[in-house]
Amino acid sequence: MSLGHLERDVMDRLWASPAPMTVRDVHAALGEQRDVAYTTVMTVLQRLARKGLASQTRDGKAHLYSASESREQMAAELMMDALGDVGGAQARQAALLHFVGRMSANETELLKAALSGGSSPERAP
Amino acid sequence: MSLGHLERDVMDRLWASPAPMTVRDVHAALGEQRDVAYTTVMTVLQRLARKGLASQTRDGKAHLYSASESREQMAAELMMDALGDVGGAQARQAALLHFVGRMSANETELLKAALSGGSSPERAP
DNA sequence: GCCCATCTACGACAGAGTGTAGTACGACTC
DNA sequence: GAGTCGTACTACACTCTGTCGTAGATGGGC
Repeated sequence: MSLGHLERDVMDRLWASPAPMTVRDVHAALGEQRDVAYTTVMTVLQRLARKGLASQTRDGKAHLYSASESREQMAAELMMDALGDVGGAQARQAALLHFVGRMSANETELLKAALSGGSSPERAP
Repeated sequence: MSLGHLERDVMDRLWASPAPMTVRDVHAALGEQRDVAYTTVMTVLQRLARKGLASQTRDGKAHLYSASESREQMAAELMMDALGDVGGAQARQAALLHFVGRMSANETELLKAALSGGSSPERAP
């Protein structure tokens, strides 16, 4: 699931907000950097909802949008997708070797900590 | 860098072949499952080369195509891209936690082995 | 009750990417 | 010289994305 620039920007706003947002909220938040029409934001939010990336709930007259998954969950999903495209176990091992080979020492430490089952993802910020 | 279905199929043939392939080779290999025109395969190979996913070298009259990167390298790159889109260190940690949380026990073992620096990716199959 | 502001629904259009292929043209074979 | 093989160039339909405009519903204030 690849996102366009505007779609990505909109998802960033949804992820950044602790509470669900109306179209107006997102439009206002985007307005600080982008100059897009209200209806454009609405269309993008509807498309994101149709893709399952955002959830849409009715709140009286307006719709409230929020990200269906956290940014971290979505990243993990994309990572699994990339890994899943590789063939068998040996190829996966090779892909993982390349993966850790590209990571910085810092990230390697983070990964080791994750593997040792330190904290559950749910409690991570 | 997202691939279409046919592009993906063509890359699969390139990855599966130990030697560089001509358009005819790829066309023949695809022909077992897909019925596409020779020129279609040529166009796709040219596009893959333009994207940097395949390398094109002249061999007399014909062109030889091969994958620029192994499937495993490309997967690792995509994984790093997904991880890179996440913000700071804490978010990366959270994403990695989600990532290992989704992996099977088998894959977790593979990843641990990769982290302990067993073998280098270059020597992996 | 009526009007205005606010929302959503639906449609539209351009530009890029992808799948698909035809035609034209050079080079090699016989 | 004609057929074969290969590339280059071009084209067209479809989908996705960015971008809105217009029309219709709805609720609040006068």
